[in-house]
Amino acid sequence: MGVKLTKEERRNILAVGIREFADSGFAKASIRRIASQAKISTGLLYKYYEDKEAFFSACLDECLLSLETMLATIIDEEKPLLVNAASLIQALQSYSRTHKDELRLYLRIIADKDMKMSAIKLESMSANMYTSFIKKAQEKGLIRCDVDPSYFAFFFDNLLMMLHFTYSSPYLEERFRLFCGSEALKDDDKCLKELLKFLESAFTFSSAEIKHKEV
Amino acid sequence: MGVKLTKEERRNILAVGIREFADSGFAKASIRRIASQAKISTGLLYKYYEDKEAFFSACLDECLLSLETMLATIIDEEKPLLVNAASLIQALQSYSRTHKDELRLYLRIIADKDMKMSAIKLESMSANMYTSFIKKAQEKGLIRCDVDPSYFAFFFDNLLMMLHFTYSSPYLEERFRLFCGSEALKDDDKCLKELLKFLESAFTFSSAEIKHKEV
Amino acid sequence: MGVKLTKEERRNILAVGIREFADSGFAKASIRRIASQAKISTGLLYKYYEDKEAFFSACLDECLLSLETMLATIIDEEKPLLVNAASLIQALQSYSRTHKDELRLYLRIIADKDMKMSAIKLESMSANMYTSFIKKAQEKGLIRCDVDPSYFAFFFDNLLMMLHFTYSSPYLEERFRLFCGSEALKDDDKCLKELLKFLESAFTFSSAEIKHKEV
Amino acid sequence: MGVKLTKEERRNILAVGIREFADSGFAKASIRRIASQAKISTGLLYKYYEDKEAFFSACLDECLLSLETMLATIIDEEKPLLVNAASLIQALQSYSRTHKDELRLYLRIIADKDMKMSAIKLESMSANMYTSFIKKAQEKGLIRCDVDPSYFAFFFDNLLMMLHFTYSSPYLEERFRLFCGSEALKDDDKCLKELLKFLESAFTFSSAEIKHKEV
DNA sequence: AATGAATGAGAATTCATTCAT
DNA sequence: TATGAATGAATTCTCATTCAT
Repeated sequence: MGVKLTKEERRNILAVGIREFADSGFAKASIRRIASQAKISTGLLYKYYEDKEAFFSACLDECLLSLETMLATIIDEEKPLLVNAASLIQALQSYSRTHKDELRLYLRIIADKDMKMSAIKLESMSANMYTSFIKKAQEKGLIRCDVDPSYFAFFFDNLLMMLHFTYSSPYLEERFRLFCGSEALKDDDKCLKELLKFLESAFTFSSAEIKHKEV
Repeated sequence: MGVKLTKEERRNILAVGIREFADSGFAKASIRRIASQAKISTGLLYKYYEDKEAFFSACLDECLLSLETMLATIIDEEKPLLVNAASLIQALQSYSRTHKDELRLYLRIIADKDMKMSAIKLESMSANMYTSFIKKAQEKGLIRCDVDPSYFAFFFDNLLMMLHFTYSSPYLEERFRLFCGSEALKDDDKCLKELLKFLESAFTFSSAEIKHKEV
Repeated sequence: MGVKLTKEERRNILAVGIREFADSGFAKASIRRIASQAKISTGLLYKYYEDKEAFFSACLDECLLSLETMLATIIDEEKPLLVNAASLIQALQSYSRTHKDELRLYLRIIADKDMKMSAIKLESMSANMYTSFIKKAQEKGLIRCDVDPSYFAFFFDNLLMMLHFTYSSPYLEERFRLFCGSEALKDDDKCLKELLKFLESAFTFSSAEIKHKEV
Repeated sequence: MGVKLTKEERRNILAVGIREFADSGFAKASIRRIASQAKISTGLLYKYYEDKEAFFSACLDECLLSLETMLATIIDEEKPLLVNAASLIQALQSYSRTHKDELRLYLRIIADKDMKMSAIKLESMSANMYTSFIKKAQEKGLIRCDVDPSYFAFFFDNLLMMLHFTYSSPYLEERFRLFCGSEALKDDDKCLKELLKFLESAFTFSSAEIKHKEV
């Protein structure tokens, strides 16, 4: 007693909070339950965080920091888009297994009417990075030139995001099984390969070459 | 449950419920507020629905029915995939404008730990339809053969789903603007065209043709 | 169950509230304790009163109404000031015995930084009445003319008010005993007579008659 | 209790306490806030004062000491009652301006159910002094003889006390304005003169002289 | 069948008080 | 001696749910 919380303890409190918020949503999450699960008193939690809202924000920031850190180590601007995509997908698959709570929390923000702007920082990073990647590839003649790089970056990110969610939401897991078979969730490699194929052709085909085909 | 109430009255109650649940989330939504807005007594609402959960389910079913009805009128199995995709995207764009509440409600169940089985029916329908489409196209030699049709159906549906969500979540709206510019939400046509290009090449390219290219 | 509170029940709740607020002050008074003492649920109390503040206001209004009603029946504008004073003092003495809580509550408002303006209505009534009484008596030559009627009305009311408080505050009761003997509180008649003497000479002496006396 | 703290520090802590208690009342006053404003730790405050109640008592004693000291310097037993009254009223008026907090605190104990015995000492002093004054004046034939000196001392003190409170309670300030005009609080001299007139005649008239008059 | 008054458990939040350092 | 982190009971207030009418 009488010593400030260690970083370890603080982390633990946030982890418990993330789980509770992901499980129950902001409104139903109970600060008392969080405190008791983190083995501290409610009063102490209020020493460190002004109110429920502030604590929620802190949980959110923790999630985003964790995700951001992970992404930052993956991307290598020197390598081609699809190589980065492959790394991203793999990282994402393993990250999803261990950070389900964080990802479900992320999903909740999206469903909220009043968006938490703090979360948007992350997207901004991805948006710029992907778009500039695609532009460079277009300049080198590596991918089709008749597309708007920002839209393709957007679609690319959408696919990654859905993958993310798929690995974290029970509902989307079930949906994945419905589409790709009951073992789909266990075969990360298959998913990786098929998604790479999808992206590869999406990026490289020139619309001129297919204009007379019926698809 | 479900006795003696005209269809009109029932619809009205559900519409009020959908609005409240989408606005406030399950936990914060108030049954008393819903009853009073629907101009019935809380007691009566409990005569028709076991509890809050059951009423929420009924609201959800109403949403899904509405979405399903819309989709069913769009898809024409005789027409090629991309033509259907174009119709779907357009329908989705206009539906999103008028049914934001319903779509946000849909988003919420995805974030939930306990999946609502009723919602999964919808996905099943799409999964089978898209997969069979792609298979047929492969048989006709219209699209690349080295891909698993169910995965491609899955990625295709993922892209549509994200579009759906983008038009209904303030957070994702902002993200869309971040990627594609502040006017992106107003230019449905641009989005339609770019997404079609993305899909078109994703489906038609043969990996054999690119195996020596660096992307 | 299911029928609105009767007036009787409502009165009882307010009486319990008045007691609690008088005993503990606004901040320490407990709504839960009030509800339980009034044998209703806390929720029900909140059905009838928006919040603690609103309930406190209602209690206050009840007190003032009660006091006002009492005063209104006492005062007879046709009779001379001291006759009315005698009646007021007697009424006040007996009222104090049965309404200690209300009077203590009244004392609390006075101690508060943020005055409750609703209480001031009562004073306004007294102020005008007493002042006009004194003016009329001056015109008839019954009382000294070199005084400001509103100040004398004020001092008159101050004396009555202190009497009021003396009968309701344990502290002031003790102080009364200290001044006038341990039996003072039991001899209402003695107090009445002495106060009337005090008032009588206060009002009737002409300063001209004493200007050369040393008092 | 009460060890090792310079008088200066002690005074400061009590002054902070008096302000907080007068502002917020006993229940709402926060010991932590007091400690932090006095720039000591809460733990230390508890070293010197058993609990909140004990600290409140100490604040109260400080107030009373201050009031007592002031009164002691004013009263001169050699001078006549009304001269002392005049001095008292003036001292009180100026004291009220600079010690509002202390006076409001004093008002609070009066409203309390459980009388603080320490406060009663002060009254005892006044009671004896005023009563003996009046007795002496009666013996000298200076004031009417048909009155009980202790009751008249009591009424006299009541008037001073109400003046006291009037200058310290926002509620009573407003009441004063209601009776005597919006500028009443700014004209201390007028109030002094009118109150002296009131007291003067109250004390000097002989009831024998008015027995046939209608007042 | 329909009402809405009534319940009471549970929420967030605040502090007086303790006690390891 | 002095600190202030930690406690946890108590507060106000909100609803889902029940049930007498």
